[in-house]
Amino acid sequence: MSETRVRNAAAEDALDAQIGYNLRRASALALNDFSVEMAETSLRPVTYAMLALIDERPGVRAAELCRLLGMKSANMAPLLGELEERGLIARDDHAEDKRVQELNLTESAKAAMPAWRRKVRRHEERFLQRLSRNERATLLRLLRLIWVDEAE
Amino acid sequence: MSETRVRNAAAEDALDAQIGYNLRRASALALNDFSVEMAETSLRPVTYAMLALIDERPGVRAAELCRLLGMKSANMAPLLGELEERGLIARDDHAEDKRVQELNLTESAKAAMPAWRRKVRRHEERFLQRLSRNERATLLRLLRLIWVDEAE
DNA sequence: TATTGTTATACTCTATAACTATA
DNA sequence: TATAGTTATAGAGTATAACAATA
Repeated sequence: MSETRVRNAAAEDALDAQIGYNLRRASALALNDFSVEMAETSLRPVTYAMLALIDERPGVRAAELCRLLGMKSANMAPLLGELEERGLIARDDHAEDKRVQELNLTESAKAAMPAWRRKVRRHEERFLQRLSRNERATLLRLLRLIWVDEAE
Repeated sequence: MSETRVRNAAAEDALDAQIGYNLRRASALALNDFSVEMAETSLRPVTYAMLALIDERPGVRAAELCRLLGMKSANMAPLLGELEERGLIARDDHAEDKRVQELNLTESAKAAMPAWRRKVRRHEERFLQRLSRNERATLLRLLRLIWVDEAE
């Protein structure tokens, strides 16, 4: 059996050589590490992402948040309810279009956000410790080539 | 406001600059594309990964398969049952240790595997179309730096 | 005592469909 | 008709705990 074959599969077809599989494993590890670092905040990756984006785009519409995060509004609704109940966001009525909700962080969430961002930075530092600064920049660029829509 | 800031967050802390977030988005896109390509085979990423590894390591123990795929045996058990019912794998008794199951592909699965691997290659080709050959190799290396245990 | 494998169960994420209100 | 948002529900992935059989 040649070196270019992994048992029964050509090396290029081996599971370990598949980028999709390695994306899933790396993502699972990152998810896990995130929940360890953020446990005390009761924020999950999705809820943190929502807060971070609302922080970066005050007044963003719920539908726009769905689009930006690649979520269905049916799945977003209960999460917005959760964040509102916890006093982290406000759903404000749009002036002209009564269908629209404008999302904003509460003062309490605004105050907490810098510390949460620092925690996330520590989490990234930990699960990326084997990558150099340059490698991290490269990885970021390549990941965005995969999923970011060219049209945007 | 300086160019180095994304609204309220320093650029390095912006959601879009987080590798964990981008891993999750890229992985979700890959998952989605996988299920489109593999729909007619009724194989999901997990079940395909199990078959591919059993193909690459005939006779692998169930516990070893769990370890290699990062799964809990409690979650593996029903999937092995599914694959056995579909006539794709056999769970053979170990000669010396009666607790152990040795996993093998059936003849029918062995015959189908090359076509399934080709379909997965097409899927990878599609969701990675914006990455060059070199970039794909780099991405693979960086992803494995994140999740593959140094001890192995 | 530890390991292999199973069952039961709960939680999160995601997908679809049906719905209300508004444009 | 189309869009914004909600509710209900089902499927898949993953986590823990309790268990039986074997080492």
